[in-house]
Amino acid sequence: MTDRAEPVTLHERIRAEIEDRILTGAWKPGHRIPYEHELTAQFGCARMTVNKAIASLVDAGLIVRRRRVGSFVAQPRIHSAVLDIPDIQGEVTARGAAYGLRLLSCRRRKPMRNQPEELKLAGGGDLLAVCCLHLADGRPFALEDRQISLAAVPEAEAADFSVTAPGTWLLGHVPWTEAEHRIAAINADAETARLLAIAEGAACLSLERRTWRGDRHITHVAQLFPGESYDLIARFTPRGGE
Amino acid sequence: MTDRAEPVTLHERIRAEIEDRILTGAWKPGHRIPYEHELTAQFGCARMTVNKAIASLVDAGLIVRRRRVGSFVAQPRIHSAVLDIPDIQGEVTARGAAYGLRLLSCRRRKPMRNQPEELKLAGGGDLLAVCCLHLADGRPFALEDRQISLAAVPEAEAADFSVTAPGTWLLGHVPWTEAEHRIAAINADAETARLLAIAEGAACLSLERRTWRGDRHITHVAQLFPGESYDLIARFTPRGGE
DNA sequence: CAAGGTAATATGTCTAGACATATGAGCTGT
DNA sequence: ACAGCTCATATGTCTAGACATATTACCTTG
Repeated sequence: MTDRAEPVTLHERIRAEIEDRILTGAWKPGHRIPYEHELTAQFGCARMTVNKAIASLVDAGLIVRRRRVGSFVAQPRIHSAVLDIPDIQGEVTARGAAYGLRLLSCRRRKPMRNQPEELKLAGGGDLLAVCCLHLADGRPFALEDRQISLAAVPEAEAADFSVTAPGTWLLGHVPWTEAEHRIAAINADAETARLLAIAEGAACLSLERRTWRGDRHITHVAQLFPGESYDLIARFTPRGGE
Repeated sequence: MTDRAEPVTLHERIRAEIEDRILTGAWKPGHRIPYEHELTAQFGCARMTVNKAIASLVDAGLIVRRRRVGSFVAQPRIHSAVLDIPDIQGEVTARGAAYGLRLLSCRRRKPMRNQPEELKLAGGGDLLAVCCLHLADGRPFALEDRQISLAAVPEAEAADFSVTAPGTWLLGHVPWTEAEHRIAAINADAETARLLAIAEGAACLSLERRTWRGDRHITHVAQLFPGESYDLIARFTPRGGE
């Protein structure tokens, strides 16, 4: 997916090397990366060059720095400043409602051969398919159908999604670098209406999200919200084109 | 709105100064900003410091640089890399359909006193209220209801929105720095259904967007799309939090 | 006049230092 | 124990240069 530009300059190579260790998980959130003077020794360059590399990682939100202490791999952010879709649990509690979760199904399965999208997501391994219903004050808030690539996130199989919603769990465990949303409005069919406890034909907001870490596809989720009870808020600034 | 951090370091002040001239429109898209050596003379600092300031503006997409030639104020981007909502005309033609526009109404009016949002948008001046219908291959594609702040964009009053859609016109004339979207699903009421030529009660995607340039509110638009004919696509990377 | 070579120039990258500043660690005295 | 002080240290910012590179402008030659 993300075909980054080949690093040609020194600070780009340094940045790429550090970024790689973070994205592959070799350096986990909270890990202290080498000090600038260690990196200058390692790469045989001036401190400004290392500084430039790290500064761009700080800019990208992958690193946080503390004077006198060092530079650390950042905790994955719960909500992105770009698109304010925190996980649903956060969204519900932010509205002052009690969050509830009902796990409808959760099973490991093979990707369907005739679905190229699923095969790509699976990346040679199996998928974890999770269906759940999010509740706010006991009433249905969103219906979620998610596939997780076990090749990318093997730890997911051990997680208990009847306690922690898969989205919340993933946000806390896996840093992501890219996401794509597809948003549409649909009329609820009979099954959806029953699960969400709304009238058949009521407008629902459909949100599909695919998430990557580097060029590795992590998860694909389809969420359905009753239209009258949910607004997506997206706030952002224009960014340099790709 | 955007309360930027007060520039304390030199390169932040330089950046802020240049950014200001771009955002106020003093330096229009295409304008060549001073050479680095001119800025070093003006601010009495080293070239690296000026370079850092300009690099961050390049990063933000406000400046493009060409070797041997100079640095120029960037053309406002038609679509942001973050949220792929180009103007509707672009969207329609990208789908291979013929674009059409029907201006339903366009008038100058005072903001309503009991609407604090409108008063803020107007910023002491009047509003231009525009209603129009976007057509794809002659069929209704989106219904748009827009308010433009004439205090922020006085040139808008002279524009002919029966030829160019207000969104397209604004994108080409006004650089923006921040936008907020509110996305929801609603069932079409009788009037909406009639204008969009869909069944009453059909699911529609409602998109409200407010746009700022610096701390100046530019426009507020509410768009309605027939649910089955439109998907919003948002693709992005996580950014440093605010 | 057209093609090709050359010099001028603005940006791109990097260096080896400098001083400032925040902050953890350790020491000290009560 | 505890408050307060000093010191070491990693980052934050900046400098005054260097050489590289892309591109334009100009000049030369056929």
